Amino acid sequence: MATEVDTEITHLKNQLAQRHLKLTRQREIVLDAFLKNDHITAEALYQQIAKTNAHLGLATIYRTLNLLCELGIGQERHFGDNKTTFDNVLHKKHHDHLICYKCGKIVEFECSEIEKLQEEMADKHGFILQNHKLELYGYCKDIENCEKSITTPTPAVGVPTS
Amino acid sequence: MATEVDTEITHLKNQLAQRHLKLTRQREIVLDAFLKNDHITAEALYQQIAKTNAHLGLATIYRTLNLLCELGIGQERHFGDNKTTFDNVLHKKHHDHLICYKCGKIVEFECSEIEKLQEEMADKHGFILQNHKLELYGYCKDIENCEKSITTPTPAVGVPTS
DNA sequence: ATGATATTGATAATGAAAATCAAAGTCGAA
DNA sequence: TTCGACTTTGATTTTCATTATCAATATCAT
Repeated sequence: MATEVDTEITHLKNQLAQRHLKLTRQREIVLDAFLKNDHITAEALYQQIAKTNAHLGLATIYRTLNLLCELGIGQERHFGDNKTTFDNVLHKKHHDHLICYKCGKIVEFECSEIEKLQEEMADKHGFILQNHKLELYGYCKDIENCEKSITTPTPAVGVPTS
Repeated sequence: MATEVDTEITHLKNQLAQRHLKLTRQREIVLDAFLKNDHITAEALYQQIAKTNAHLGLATIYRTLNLLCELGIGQERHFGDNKTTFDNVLHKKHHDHLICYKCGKIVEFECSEIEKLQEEMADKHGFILQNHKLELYGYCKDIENCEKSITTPTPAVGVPTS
């Protein structure tokens, strides 16, 4: 069954082999859990994995997440709070984020036109584009379902007092 | 003379007054130094200010930079390394960044078409757009002037071993 | 000028992420 | 399959950027 994950495992295995690194049980577990979560922190992944696989060290989580980033499977994000979140970028196409300052909601979107313009800008400035991060910050129009702050709201940047 | 800075000081003063905050000598000094630098870290700003104004505490730098962000004068950035950099966004129009993985060079650019598409995307997803961050990562085409790594290179995300 | 309130500075505290290192696991070659 | 060189893990400590603390000081509306 788990074809999705198997594909990733194979990919990971190949990537590791290329670099003379080893496929360990821990790396499989972390990859598996990582693929099931979006914008997750190392600590949160640690907690989650701990439920079924006791004693997979936090250090290993950090190491593996960094490894996944180096292999192009994951990407680091900083959404205003002080914790780094990790995001799967391999099988989901380049996707960008909308973040609500008030309730912390994160919506993903894609825009091929923007992607295209990014390529143009990189080219124009003498860069070979490999990757990008686009984050749009603002507020939900639907105030009803927003008001209740989920997380500590990021201080509104560039927003006049009103 | 220093009209540029004076304008900012006035702006800052107004913003502070609105919030019942006070315009202190330290805040003026930090604002002044901040406006003369791009992508600067709190620590670097501290060092720089120390040359002419001894004993302006590091904590004050942090506090003031965070304040400037809240007032919409500055914006935090995370360019791969572990230090937060601060960026002036008030009088320079929204500008985005190209970052070279190898040499760490940062180039600023503007693209009104992208900005426009961003507005559209936000609107489409029920967001009122306030702000954005766009970072393009890649490599300099001009390898000659790139090779020498200035800073610790960020591990290449999403780049296959080649 | 005064006093209520905000700010500073020096330092300690916090906490996310990285470093350490002995013990254990992985995997290619024999 | 076994061996052994090499990598990884886990538990912990360490690092260090950023924040909190709090007494002393500065600001500003009145």
